[in-house]
This record gives sequence, structure tokens and C-alpha cells, in this order.
Amino acid sequence: MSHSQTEENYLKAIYQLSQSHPDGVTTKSISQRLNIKAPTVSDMLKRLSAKKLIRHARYKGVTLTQKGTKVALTVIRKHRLWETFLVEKFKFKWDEVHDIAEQLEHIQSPVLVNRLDEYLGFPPFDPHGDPIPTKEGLINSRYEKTLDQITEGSSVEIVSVRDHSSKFLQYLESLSIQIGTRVKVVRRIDYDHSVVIETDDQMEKSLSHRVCANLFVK
Amino acid sequence: MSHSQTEENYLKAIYQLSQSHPDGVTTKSISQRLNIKAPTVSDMLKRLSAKKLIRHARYKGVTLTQKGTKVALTVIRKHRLWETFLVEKFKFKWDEVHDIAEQLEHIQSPVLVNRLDEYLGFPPFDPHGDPIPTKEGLINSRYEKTLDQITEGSSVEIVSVRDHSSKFLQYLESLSIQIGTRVKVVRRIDYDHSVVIETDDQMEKSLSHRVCANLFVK
DNA sequence: TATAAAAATTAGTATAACCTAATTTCGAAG
DNA sequence: CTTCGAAATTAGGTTATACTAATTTTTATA
Ligand SMILES: [Mn+2]
Ligand SMILES: [Mn+2]
Ligand SMILES: [Mn+2]
Ligand SMILES: [Mn+2]
Repeated sequence: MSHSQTEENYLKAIYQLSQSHPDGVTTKSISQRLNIKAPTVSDMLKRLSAKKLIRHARYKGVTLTQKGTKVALTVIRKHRLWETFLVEKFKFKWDEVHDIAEQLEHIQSPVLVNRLDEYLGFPPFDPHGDPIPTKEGLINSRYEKTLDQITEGSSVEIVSVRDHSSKFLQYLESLSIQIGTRVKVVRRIDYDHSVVIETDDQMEKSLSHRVCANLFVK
Repeated sequence: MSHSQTEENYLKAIYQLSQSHPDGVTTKSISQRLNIKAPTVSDMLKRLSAKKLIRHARYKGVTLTQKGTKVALTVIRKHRLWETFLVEKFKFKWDEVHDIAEQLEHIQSPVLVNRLDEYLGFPPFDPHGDPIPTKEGLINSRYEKTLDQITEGSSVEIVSVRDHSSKFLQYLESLSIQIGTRVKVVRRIDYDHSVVIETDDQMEKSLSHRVCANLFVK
């Protein structure tokens, strides 16, 4: 039994939303994430439930079943492997690959995915620093801390980004910030929660709270 | 304006059928090729016609417009480039790539296709010997002659296969026949139109008429 | 605790892409 | 030139996936 692209997109969205809401994902949040109206989501949840891919009690949040989780992780695995492929082999920028990977993640061929993985040398992370689930469905947990939570004076490394939009990624490039960049928190501004950082090149830069909250660090 | 995968499949089928029926492709032939019932095809032809992708006079055959031809050639280009990629880079056998390429041919991203083309070194032919349309939509015409039309004593080279099925391609492998193989027609058997050939390795092999009709030569 | 706002669901509709059954049109054979 | 079988189309139905409007349920607030 295979699943439609639409179903896969719902499962992936539910998986990702459940990372911050393990006790149940709301219809509204899925609706916003996928840009689909709530009644349509309600409908789909009924179908996914009938297929035993999610658990759903009416008017309550949803959680993925083991079966649903496996599908979601497979889709995420493919998305991140393809993104890595596009950057490593086809010389795309990290802000150009997401939309293409949104399509490639639905290609059905387990053997293709594994050849891709092998061709790339079994990469543990994608170009945005996100962990790539293994063939067995294992995924490293992501670092939880974001740059806005770091105390003054500490030095940290950027390990991944929360926002994958071109806009954000291009802005980071203009600041010379990428995955692996070390930054020192020079000052935290109380007024607007912005942060002044210093990068390797000794330059001081000011980052808004919004930007910092989208940068995972270790 | 983009087209659905379904529409692309129809356009590709019409293009390929029109190679042997330039004056118009029938509803029935499309129906058989795509394994879809004739009324469904009729329906779709109306929609493709409304989009100016085909010309269609009721109860007459269809032809592609320039616009439709362009879409078809783009899909074929992607199909053949991906097949080449899978064989060259991922070490798939030539009989394993068609079904995966049927999916990959629908990925929408002109820049991806051109990077793929570049990555492969702008190959003129796919693993089955079929010509790959260029970015500009140009396609080499295929050799017309098949092995069953060759006179006794002549020596020819296999340039492409008509049938892309695993069954057929695997049978060819078992005979050590591939694209580029030179064969000499030793004898033509009148009784069943089968042909006895001799390959580089001095071995004599008997090929049925059906097999010969699926082997293009030069 | 009563009520209002928000969230979720149900009801009813649309479109793409499929189907079967019925009808129309074409083209070949007599 | 009529007639009949094949091909094509129309009619009417289904499913997946969307939508808006109406209704129900939950939750938050007074
Ligand atoms: Mn992405
Ligand atoms: Mn990513
Ligand atoms: Mn093919
Ligand atoms: Mn091919």
C-alpha cells in the first residue's frame, strides 16, 4: 500500500508539528502549516485515521501511529537527502533547494533512496543542519537551544536553522553566517531582545530576536 | 502555467504515437498506450484542446500544437536524462530505470534539468539508445531500420531498442546484446522470419522476428 | 458558572481524473 | 448507397482533495 503525495505531506507536517507539541497536534496548526482550510484538514484526518496512520479523537489533537511515523520519517529522509544531493553535487545554494526537494521527496523507490544515501556517503545532516533519518528510521534529536537563549559572553556554534525560507537564508549569507559558524554573544539588548554578536572576522553584528530564535546552537 | 502529471503523460503518449502516425493519433491508441478507458481519454482531449496543447476535431485524430510538442519534448528530455543519470551515476541496470524515470520526469524545475544535463556531460543518447532532446527542444531523429529488415551477410550496429520492458532488456543481456553491439546477419529464416546472427564473440544466435523488430540498427 | 470567542466538525459544492452504459458517428463491405 | 461494426463521444456516477457556510464543541473569560 502506497500513499498519495497529499497524504505524505500531511503526515510530514504532523510529524514536524508534533516535535513541539508531543501531546497532540491541532487541526488549526496543520491548516496553517499546509495552507489548507481547516475543514479540508478535518476531512483528511478522518481518512488518515481510517488508514491507521494517525490517532484522532474528535475535537482533540492528533498523534502519529508507529506506521504514520515511519512514513513521515521516510519522507523527511528523502527530502533531506535530496537537498544534500542538490547542494553537494549540483552546486545549488542552500536557499535554492527546498522547493525542488518538496517534489523529489515523493518519488517512490526504496532502492533509489538508498543509492542516493550511498552516493552521498551517508551524510548525517542536510545543508540546513537538520539530521537525516537513517534507512532504519532513526533520527538524531536536534539541538534545542536557540541563539536568543544564550547568556552574554558565551561562545556557541550555529548547528541548524529553524526557518528554511530563501529570505532568511539569504539574509544569513549577507551576514556571513552559515552552519558551523562560531559566534560570541557580546550583548543582549533588553529593550527589544535583540542580540549583538561577534563572528570569527571580529565584526560586531546586531541580530533581531526573531533571527536569533531561528538559529539553533550548541 | 504548469501542467498536471496526468496531462504530461497524455502529451508524451500523443507525441510518441504521432511518430508512427503523423496525420493524427486516435483516441483508442492513446487509451491502449496509457491503459485508460476511451471515454476518459475523450474527456482529457477536450481539456487539452481547450488549453491549446492539441488540435482535435471531434471524431478525428489529434495532433500536438507547437505548445504541446514543447511540453512533450521537455518531459521526454527529463525522462531520458534521469535514466542516463541512474545508470551512469547510481549504477542501475538499463532494465531497472524506466519506472523510476516515469516519476522523475514530472519534477518541475528547469534549472534542475539543465544542471542534470551538465552533470552528465550533455549526453546525446539515453541508456536505451534513444536521443535526448536538447534544452532548445531539438531531437535527433531515430534510425528507422530494424534488424529484421537487414539483408543476409550485412553487418550492423545495434543503436537502440523499441521495447523498454525489463523482460526484453534482460533477455538481450542474456544474449550479450547491448547498445553498440555489432551483429552480422548470417541467415534469414523464411519459415518464421527469424534471423541467425553472429556477434563479436563468434557465437551464432537465433533471434525471433519479434525480437529483431524491436532492435534499431545502423 | 454563564457566556462568548475560538476551534473543530458537518453540510454542501467544485474540479480533476477515473469508470460503465448508452448513444452517435464514421468508414468499410456488400 | 445502405447497413453494420468499430471508434468516439455523451451521460451519469465515483473518489480524492479542495473550498465556503453553518453548526457543534471546547476553552477562556467575565
Ligand atoms: Mn527543506
Ligand atoms: Mn533542509
Ligand atoms: Mn524509459
Ligand atoms: Mn529510455
